[in-house]
Amino acid sequence: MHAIEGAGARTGPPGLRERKKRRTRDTLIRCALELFALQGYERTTVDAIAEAADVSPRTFFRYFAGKEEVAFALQDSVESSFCAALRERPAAESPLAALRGAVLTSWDKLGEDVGSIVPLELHMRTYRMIESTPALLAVHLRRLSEVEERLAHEIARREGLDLAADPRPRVLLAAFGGVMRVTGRIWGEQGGAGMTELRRIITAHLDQLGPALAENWRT
Amino acid sequence: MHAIEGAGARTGPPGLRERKKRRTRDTLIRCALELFALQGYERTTVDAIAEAADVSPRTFFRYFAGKEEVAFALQDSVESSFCAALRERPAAESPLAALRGAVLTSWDKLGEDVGSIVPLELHMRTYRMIESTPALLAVHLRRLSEVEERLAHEIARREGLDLAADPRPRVLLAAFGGVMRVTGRIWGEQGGAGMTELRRIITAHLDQLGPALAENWRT
DNA sequence: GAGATTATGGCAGCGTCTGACAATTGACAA
DNA sequence: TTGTCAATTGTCAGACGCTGCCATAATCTC
Repeated sequence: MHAIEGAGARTGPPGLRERKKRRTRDTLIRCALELFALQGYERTTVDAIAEAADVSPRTFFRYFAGKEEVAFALQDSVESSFCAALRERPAAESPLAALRGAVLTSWDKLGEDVGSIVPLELHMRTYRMIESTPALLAVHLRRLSEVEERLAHEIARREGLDLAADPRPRVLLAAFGGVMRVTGRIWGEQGGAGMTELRRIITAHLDQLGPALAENWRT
Repeated sequence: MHAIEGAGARTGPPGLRERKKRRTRDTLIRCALELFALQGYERTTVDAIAEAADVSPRTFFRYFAGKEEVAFALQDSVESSFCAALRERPAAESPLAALRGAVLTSWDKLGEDVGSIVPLELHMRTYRMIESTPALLAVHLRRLSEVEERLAHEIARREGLDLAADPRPRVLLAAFGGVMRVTGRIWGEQGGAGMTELRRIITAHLDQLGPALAENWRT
């Protein structure tokens, strides 16, 4: 099998081979993100990343499908933790309230998954880099739309609805995802703001979802 | 100047050179879209497009910044016609109603701009190709977010608001754009449906925007 | 028609990414 | 310990996207 594989259920000690692979992968991620932050995404070649991680360029492509993928390696953790947080929301909450709660709590536990591989500050720098690099922003938006689809399924499940018949879950996630995108963009634009500021922007924008759809804005 | 240039105000007869450039550009677009439809986007090389259009590969890149750009050449017309339609909506309409009206009317006048370069059926095939090709879908979403930003400015202007202070225009466009995306995806998935079906999906989903944000979905 | 502009073609080269093959390394059993 | 098998890795060659540079050919201006 290849370098990426799901950890089987009956794995006692990971074994030397597994540990080495994991270490190589983490090293590649760290070297890549550091180089990206240092000299930008486009001006960092795969050869440079491979050299910094002390592997051949060919090996890089055995761990990541492309240069883009390594930039999003940590976003994977963030997204799956968001999905997990939604599943754990109490069933009594309304769909929108559940989403709102999930995003706020998942931000809190973010440091645990990410911090073990890369300093948190570097991760946030990477996020701003994604937002400001056209090629990466495009991929980011596509990934977000995939997350939206997963979340729409979860909302439909919570409410006992059929996604094919009822458009509300997808419409809700379209609106919610849109707010998340705008939030991320505004947050990224204002330099090195921290988590607290991000929570403030998110809640403020979510609160405006209803008013924005109202007929008359002059009240 | 390069091949692409804004038509100056005082151009009487376009001149042979201008006509030739326009023809080359249209030919490149037509050849590219036909090849894309025939054998897919990724398996169509720039060399093949250039050969079909009877120009050198080097010339192709003088008309388009990349292979992606030619795939979106016609989307440009669609988007700008949408923006123009919004500007022409009566000021009395609510923001959401104006957006809804603009998208519906701009679909109607779509055939005029596009049809002169490429058969409308090919254009719709191209749209479905964009939706189903990951690399193109990513770029498509980024372009949509740029359109959203332009439309948010227009809405803010209509309502006499300051975009930096009032988040409602961006929130509205985030929700509206999200619905447009979901609509396009669903429409693309169900094969060769026509314009009528597309209008039906759009209006049905827009009507669900309010209900989707409601507290209780079981009514 | 002469000269200035501009589009085009050809070429060399960089960077991303892939397939094929050989060499190395870890896993496991005799 | 040693031999065997499988997995990981490095090397090489090459396709493809894209760009800079310069010479050529077409068009425009006078």
